[in-house]
This record gives sequence, structure tokens and C-alpha cells, in this order.
Amino acid sequence: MAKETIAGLAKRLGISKASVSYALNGQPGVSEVTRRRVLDLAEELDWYPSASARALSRSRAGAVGVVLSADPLLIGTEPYSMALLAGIETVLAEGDMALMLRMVGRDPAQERATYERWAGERKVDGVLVFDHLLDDPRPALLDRLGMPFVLHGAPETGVPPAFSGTTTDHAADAATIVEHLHDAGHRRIAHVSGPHRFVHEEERVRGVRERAAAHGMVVVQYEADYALLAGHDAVMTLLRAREEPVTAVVFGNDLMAMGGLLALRGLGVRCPDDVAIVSWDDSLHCRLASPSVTALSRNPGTQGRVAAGLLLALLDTGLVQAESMPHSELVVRSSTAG
Amino acid sequence: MAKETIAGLAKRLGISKASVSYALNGQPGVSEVTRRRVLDLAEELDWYPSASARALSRSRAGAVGVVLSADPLLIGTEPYSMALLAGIETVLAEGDMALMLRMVGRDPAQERATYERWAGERKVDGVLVFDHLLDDPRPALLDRLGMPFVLHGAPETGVPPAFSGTTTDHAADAATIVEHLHDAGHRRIAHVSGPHRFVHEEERVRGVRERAAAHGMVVVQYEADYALLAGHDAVMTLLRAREEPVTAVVFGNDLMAMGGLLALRGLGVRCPDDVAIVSWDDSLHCRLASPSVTALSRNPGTQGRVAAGLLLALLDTGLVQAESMPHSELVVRSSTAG
DNA sequence: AGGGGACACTGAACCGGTTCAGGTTTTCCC
DNA sequence: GGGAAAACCTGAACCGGTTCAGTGTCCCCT
Repeated sequence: MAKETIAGLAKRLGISKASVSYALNGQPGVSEVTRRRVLDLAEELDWYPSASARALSRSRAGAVGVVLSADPLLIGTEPYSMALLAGIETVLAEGDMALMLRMVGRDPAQERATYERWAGERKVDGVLVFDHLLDDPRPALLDRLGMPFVLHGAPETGVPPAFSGTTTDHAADAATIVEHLHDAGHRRIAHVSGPHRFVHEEERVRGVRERAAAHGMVVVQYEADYALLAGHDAVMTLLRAREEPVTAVVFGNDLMAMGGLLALRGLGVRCPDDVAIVSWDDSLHCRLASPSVTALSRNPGTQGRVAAGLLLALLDTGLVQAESMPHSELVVRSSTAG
Repeated sequence: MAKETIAGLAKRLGISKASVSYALNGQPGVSEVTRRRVLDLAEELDWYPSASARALSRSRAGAVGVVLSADPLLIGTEPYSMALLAGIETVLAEGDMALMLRMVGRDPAQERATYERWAGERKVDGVLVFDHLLDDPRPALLDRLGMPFVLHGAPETGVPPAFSGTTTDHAADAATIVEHLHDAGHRRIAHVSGPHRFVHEEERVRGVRERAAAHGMVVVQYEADYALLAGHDAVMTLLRAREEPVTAVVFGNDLMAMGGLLALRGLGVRCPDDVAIVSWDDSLHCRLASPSVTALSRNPGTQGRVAAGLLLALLDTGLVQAESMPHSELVVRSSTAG
């Protein structure tokens, strides 16, 4: 089990290092018979080329980085990110790329520092970036660092796009939800969104407002932070403050929906009879809750696969492109069944 | 922004590559004055040493691997693994190690292939292994590959341990749970465990059986697979089959507990009045359920930190050690409040 | 004054691959 | 049969760090 090297293989076969390298990489310059001999020997010895040597000479790390910035408390409870990650990993593995993961709290400085480090050390070939922000500094930073990236959840911009990204039609999603509530007879609804610094939240807010306006519905906007407690507090505030209360609440993610549900329960407000609930993310939480919660299913796994695919394409061919996500589907459950 | 190298720094400063290297790595052989000049210049240029070059010459990848093997459906819903991962990442980041993540389905062959690849390519310096199995082939495999590893959830073996690992006193955990149920007046209980191929499940089964026997309680064992549906089916089977039914069910994880809860609801059996429920893992699911579910809190974050710490120690000093986990705590909630 | 050790520094080898320029051999065609 | 093109192969340079052996200086001590 002594460490074999390409020079070792070459000596055993009585040929040069160069030939071995060509043979292993499917490059022209070796006869078929030599190539077979090399491959067979490598197989027989369970030999793999050293990742770092290869990375050094190819100037390619063979890895893609992901920085997950989430509140420590939410980590693990956010099914969306995990499913996304799983989707990403599937595609990367197929493309022989490793996934380098870094978890930081919601701390932009640390995320930034991680990118700078990765770029400086050439430790990853590209990164996947989540949660596009208003005036997001990250695209400019990554450009400056010369680090290829794909922004998951980029805004739908002009053609050609300034950078690679996946786009989602949040207005359409908003319409789906609002229509559903309108059909169920709701005329006064609340929208408990995530922080408006996220571009997608801003688009959702606008989407909900516009579609509701088209139907003459009243919308109360409430900005929160995705946490369980925030959903809880939102409902407490919304239901206490208004003399004419809303009859439905749309939550920006499943956790807040759960918090809201708990608040309703605490207040003795029946769901869906008195107040209906919709979550903008589907997950096991929504399936398990009582009542089960109507939710927008956004297929995070597929989204991850698409985003990773874009990054690999960008790295291989330098092709910058924006791909739009398949439409989300509303899974209707008990929380709006009234 | 042209790629600087150590040779470039050396030329700018009019000294040799070697001196620059010594200065950067805190090695003796350079004067304080020179060291400062080097560090200042590196700082000024935002320069970092190339990870692959460093990895090649040091024969150290600077990364640790984790293979997450879970059913795709469960991915993201298993808060335990994610919290564990978060804990691991914290420690690795502090030790300047990257985390390389690979997700595979429950497919031992793929996990094995990943380790072989990582070892052959020297892509990671060590791995963290989860879920110790009966006759687990992985320790032997990793030993053969010369890949340092830490087994999270290793059995409590003799001194000195055969390999590094974290150990949990599952018998004590079992005792905590059984005592709680006994105190609440239960005399016939069921234990819906995960697959017995996991060592920790086997130990839990034995622990529950022994402690229950000590109190003259009856235990019905039921082996399941951690999935939501499995918990559901377990309850259906357990409550239908027995003419004298159990009054409490202990579930091996939170998902199955949720499934069981749904089954009770479907059967019109009240919880905790007719049947009490305990989950062996605490998570948001348990907090959110109605009724909220009594659960054993095992601090996955801490466990991850400890395991990662063991691995770093192993890599640094070669020290093989087993560390036992802090005791778990039972969080009593409504599901056993009757 | 001279011997010896500590210290600062350097050139060159090395880690294990990839790749280029050039050298041989084979093949093909007139 | 001879010349050109194609196919195969090789030595050496290179990627960007680390590290060893050795050179030169300076200082201290007897």
C-alpha cells in the first residue's frame, strides 16, 4: 500500500510519465493498447491520481463552495436549504466535483471573508450563492475576486444576464396563493414575509399586493425574520391590533407558518374556520401540522440541481446564463380547506 | 489582480522563496524584521498561499470528509444530522480545515467507494463516520486505506480503544425514559426502534428491556426504519393487534414519533390520555406537535463539536481516544403529561 | 586572536501530476 | 522505393508551495 505515483506506474510499464498521463485522461497521443495497459494497471493497484497534484498543475481545485449562512437555531430545521444542498450535491458528484461546505451565522462579514479566502487560496473553482439581497454586494465582490458563481434566486434581468443565476417567478407564485385564498372567499389577508432585504421577499410582497389589489382584497404586510417565534408574534400582533381582523395569513416560510399556527391555537382561534393559513414553502412540517398546512411546493431539490448544473456549465464553457425555475405548485391542505 | 506567488513576494522583497515561506508559517529561520515585512506585504496584496500547492508539498489536504447517507426523502427533515454537521463545521473552521460533504442514499457501496476515492486521491485528511453498524465494515476499510477517522457513536469498548470515537451511554438514556414512563404510571409500553443493524439501536433496545424488567413492566419491541410512515404503521399494528394495549410508545426518532402521533389521531386515540408518546430525539417537530412531544435532548451540536475535535486531535497528534458524550436530558412535554 | 555556536538567509530538490516541443516509428500514397 | 504525413512516445519544464543542506555573519567566550 505504498503510495504509488504516476512515475511509479510509468516505470512498471516501461513507458514515460507523459504517456501514462495521456492514457489516464483520455487524451490523444497514446495507442489503444498502451492506454489499456495503463488503465488496467491503475485498476489493479486501486490507484487514483493525487487530487492536490492534479489541482496544482491544472490550476483547478475540483471543488465547488457553498456558504450556508443561517441562524444557528434555524440550522437543520430549514428543510428548504437541505433539500437544495442535496440537489446540488447530486449534480456535482456526477460532474466529479467535490462540495466544500461552510456554515456561518447570519454574518455577511464571515461570508465575505470565506469567499476571499477561497479565491485567494484557489481552494474552490466556483461558488453557489443563495438569497439574493437588495444591493447585494456579493456579485461585485465575486467578480472582483475572479471567482465564478451562480446566484440562486437571481432577479429576472435583461438579456444577456450580467451573471449566471436561477430565477423564480415570484409574482406568479404570489398570484397562485392569492387566487386560492380569493376563491376560498377571503377578502382581508395578511402577508407575513421574510426580511425585505431579500430580493425574493420584495418581489413576493409586490406580487401579493398587486394580485390582491386586482381583486379588491385588503392586504396587511408584516415583515418578519423566518423564525418560529416571529410567525407567532406576527399573528398575535395582527389579530390583536385590528378591529376588523384578517381571515387568512400567508407566511414566508414553513417555520413561521408553524409559529403562526401555535399562536392561533394559543388564542383559541380556530384554523381554518376563523383564520386560514398558507406557507410559502412546503415541508414535512406542513404535512405534519394539525391542521395540515396548505403550502407552495417549490421543489428545492430540482432547484439545487439546476443551479449546480449552471455552475458546472459556467466552469466548463464560461457560458453565463440565467435559467428560470419550473413553476411552483400549491398543495392544498386542511389549513385553507374551510 | 494578477496571481501573486511566493516567488513574486520574494522578488519584491529581494529575499528568497524559502525565507518568505518560513516567515509566513511562523517557522524559525527569519528575523523578526523580515517576518514583519513579509506579513505586511502579504496583507497589503490580499495574498493567500495556494491551497493545492501547499497541499501537495505538505501532503496534507486541509480538508475533512463527511459522507451523509440518508434516504433522499428524509434529507433535510432530519434535524439531528444537520445540527451535528453545524457543530462539526464550527470546530473545523476554527482549525482551518475545510469540510467536504458527500450525500449518498442509503447505499453502503457508494459510501465505500467515496472513502476509497478520497483516500486514493488524498483529497481529505480524515473522515467522520456516523451510525455505527453491527459488524461495521467501515473501520476495517478505513484502516486498510490508511484514512484516519472518528466514529461518532462508537461502542464503549475497552481501554485503549481500537479507534477514535465518541460514545454515548444509551443504557442511561433508556433508563431515563423508562423511569419517566414508570413514574407516570405506565406498565405496558412499546419501543419502536430504528433498524437493529445500528449498534446504538441495539443498545437502546437492551437498555429499555432491562430497565423495564427491573420494574416488572412489559415492553413490546417493534423494529422500524426512522421514516414517518414507519412510525404510523407501528402504532397501527401495535394498537390493533393487542387485546391489552400498551399505554405508552417510545419512538427511536422524532419523525417516527410524529408518524405515531398522526396514527393515534387517525384512530381517535387520545394522547396522552390513552397513549403517551416519547421521542428519542428532540427537535422542532416535537416542540411544534400537538400535543407537544416529550423528547430526549441529545445536543447534536455539542456532539458534532466533540467528534470534530477528536478528529483534529487525531490528525495533529495521532492520538486515538474515545470520548463519552454528556448525558442527555429528557424534556417533558404534553405527550406524557397525563 | 581564534574557535565555536547561534542566527539569518539561500539555492536547489521535492511533492505528483500536466503539457509542450521535439524525436522516432509507422503508415500511406504516388 | 521514397517522401510526407500521421501516430506514438519521451524528456524536460512547469504549477506554487515546503524543506533540507549549506553558506556567510555576527557575537561570545577563553
